[in-house]
Amino acid sequence: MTLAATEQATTPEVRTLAERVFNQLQDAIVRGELAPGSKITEPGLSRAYGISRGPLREAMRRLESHRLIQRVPHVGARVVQLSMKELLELFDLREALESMAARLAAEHMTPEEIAGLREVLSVHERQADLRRGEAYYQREGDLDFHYQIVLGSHNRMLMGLLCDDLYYLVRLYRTQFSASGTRPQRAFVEHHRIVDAIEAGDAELAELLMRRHVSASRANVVERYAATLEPQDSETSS
Amino acid sequence: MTLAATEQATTPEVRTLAERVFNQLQDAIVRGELAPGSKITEPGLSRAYGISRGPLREAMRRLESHRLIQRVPHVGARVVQLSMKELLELFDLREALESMAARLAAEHMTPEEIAGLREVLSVHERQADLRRGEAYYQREGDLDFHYQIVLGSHNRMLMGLLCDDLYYLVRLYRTQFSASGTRPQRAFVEHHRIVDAIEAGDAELAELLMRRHVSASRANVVERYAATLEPQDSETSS
DNA sequence: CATCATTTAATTGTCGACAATCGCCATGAC
DNA sequence: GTCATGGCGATTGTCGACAATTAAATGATG
Repeated sequence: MTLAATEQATTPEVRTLAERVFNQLQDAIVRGELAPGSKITEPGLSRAYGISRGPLREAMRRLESHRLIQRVPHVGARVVQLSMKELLELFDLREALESMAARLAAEHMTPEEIAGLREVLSVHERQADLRRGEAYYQREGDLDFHYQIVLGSHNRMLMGLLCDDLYYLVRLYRTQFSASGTRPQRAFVEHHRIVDAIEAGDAELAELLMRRHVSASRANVVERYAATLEPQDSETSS
Repeated sequence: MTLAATEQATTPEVRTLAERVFNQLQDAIVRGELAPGSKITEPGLSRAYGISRGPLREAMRRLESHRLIQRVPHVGARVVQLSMKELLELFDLREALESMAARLAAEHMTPEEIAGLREVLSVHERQADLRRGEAYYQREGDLDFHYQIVLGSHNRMLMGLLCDDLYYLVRLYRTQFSASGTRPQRAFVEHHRIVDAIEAGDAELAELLMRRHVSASRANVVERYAATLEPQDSETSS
């Protein structure tokens, strides 16, 4: 019952037990309730969630395919622990894929979808005003923004790759590296510029801006990481 | 035993039943022995392969994560059937990811790996000489070539995405669309040029050449598909 | 004759138990 | 004291059976 406390109505349409426990586990890992690198055992989770090992194994299988846990036959499973190297790899991948998504979005997005995108941005703005400092909502909104653009690409394969395989890891990284205070204002402006390019149908510009946007985000992470390693160089507070 | 006939020593290290039957099923799907779109049932496969439904479900779960089958809760699973739209999406994805792989390969590949790459090309050449017409080996070799470059990128995330998620579909497409006779000579030259760029450490050129290479392959597919749709334009015999 | 409700059969989801394998600890030999 | 070897506990892998859900078949009715 330690972990099962997070059982809420995650999604109204959860047809199967394995699906529900997968959502719960995914949430627990992303939120850091299951420590990175910690070993997870089937009987333990089975008791904790009050289900049999059958659906649990299926849920763990799904977690593994999303790269949230790593399994070794006959040995066990551990919660994934991202290294800085893998995090940067993740950014490189996002740079290639999301710039492609922005290009396709500029070509295929409908006016309604673009309006929805603007709505996301305005929600950002209000939250950024209200909770200046608390970066969590901002970052979640950031993810929503990128998510919407991927959907706007109308490329189902791309959507599957980014939304199913990569964004789980992106969310996980934010807890493991506690990437809180980031460059909100600048990212804000960049988001607006990207939407402008998409609305204008300028695919080439949208691609370029998104590539720069992700690249800048990556550079920011590198900078902050370097500052963490050498705290005598400058203040690491903010 | 109809399907179980393909049971060979796929990999010397198959620790578990689920893993073995996954390999067998994956092979059967890619080779077309399991028709695209056909419904596959757990008791049926369970009897066919002589195993229980437990490991079989795990194997099917893995097939689903690799997008080789599609499952619906409480309904069943079907072998995936690629549409032309999805195939083109797949090419767009490869264009973005493999060009990135080529750039990274030019930056990070070791002399030994480059030598291995040249070896792959020479094997191509011999096979192309021997079996002019039979495009199967050529195409498999083509896949090997791209595979090696992805490995040369030294980006584990990229390797996982391309090798685990996408190349299964690429192989599957070749059987579903029976993409036999292709442009071997031109692809050949392009392969050599790409390796030259990688060996010279010219990342930008390698990226560009790989992007063109995949794009040309995609265009070739589109052309052949259009010819299939309009048979009055030219003979469709071959 | 078409349409709809009901029954029925098959498949999927779930469960508990047994067997195989692995990691750990203690014991003993060198 | 260190290393090898054996046993022991725990965990994973596998199996067969039961319950829940779905899709089709059947029959009744307008």
